[in-house]
Amino acid sequence: MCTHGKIASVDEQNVVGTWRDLLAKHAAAWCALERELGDQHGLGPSDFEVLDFMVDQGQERYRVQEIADGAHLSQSAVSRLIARLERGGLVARSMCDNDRRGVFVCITDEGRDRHAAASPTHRAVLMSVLHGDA
Amino acid sequence: MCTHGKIASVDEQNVVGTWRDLLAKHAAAWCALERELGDQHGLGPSDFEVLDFMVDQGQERYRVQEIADGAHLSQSAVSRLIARLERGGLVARSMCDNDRRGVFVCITDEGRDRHAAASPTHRAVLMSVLHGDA
DNA sequence: AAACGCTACATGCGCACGCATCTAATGTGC
DNA sequence: GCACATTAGATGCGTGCGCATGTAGCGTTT
Repeated sequence: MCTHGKIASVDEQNVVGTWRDLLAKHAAAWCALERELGDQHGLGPSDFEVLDFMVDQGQERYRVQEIADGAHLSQSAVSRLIARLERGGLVARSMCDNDRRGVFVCITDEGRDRHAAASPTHRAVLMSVLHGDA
Repeated sequence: MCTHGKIASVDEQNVVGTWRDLLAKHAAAWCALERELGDQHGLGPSDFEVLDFMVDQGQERYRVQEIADGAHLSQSAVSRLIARLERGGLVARSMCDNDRRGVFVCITDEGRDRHAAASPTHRAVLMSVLHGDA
């Protein structure tokens, strides 16, 4: 019914449903990633996300804000996250000489290794979680 | 290439892409909801989610665990969230006499009003965020 | 070059969350 | 009825996050 008039209202209905579905999947997957990545590789989902972003982009160095945009995190969150990863030896911070305010972040070999090790787990979890639906 | 052999590997590729997309949408929408619902109605996304769940289900009373499942939150998170909402007069907790461990949670009229007021904002935000893509 | 604003990152702070645990109440076996 | 496991919800605790702010370096204007 109601095919006359604004069809947009139908969309409005569906957007909420879409959102609910998105929320459910996100919660399930995030929670599962937290568990599996944490237990098996000592990484949080955000940690992996940042490492994955760096590997995926293939650059040598990244600015903090670049990572923040890529990983859907605030600048401050990335600042601390990078500090944590650096403490764990997975990334390294280095000053850039032309702009001494800035910081270049690079993955270390150990970081690449950890990412490579965690990546199959990541895919497996997503496969199992995002395929139990319609 | 590689159409022979396991086709499942193609899926594995896409799952990660799907997940990235889901993450991006989730982050954008969640962040926008946080801002709009917070500023305009004094509600966090989780607050709204819980109220929305209660209104949507149409029951009189809810157990805490029921809400936790419906809102993708831990039991402890819901316990505190309900306490906050109760302080704000949006829900009420009442003992159930047959099982004195349990707690029944009900929305108040004020809670329904706030939900009704926030609901258009909620839909509007989702409309604008979840429609800026392919 | 001194003063001003701007930018990049770090940090203080408060908050919501999950995990583990606590408390109280309900069963269950004897 | 009395121990014991179980369940519902509250709470201690640690953590990661965003917002606001701090700090240091850059750029511009004069």
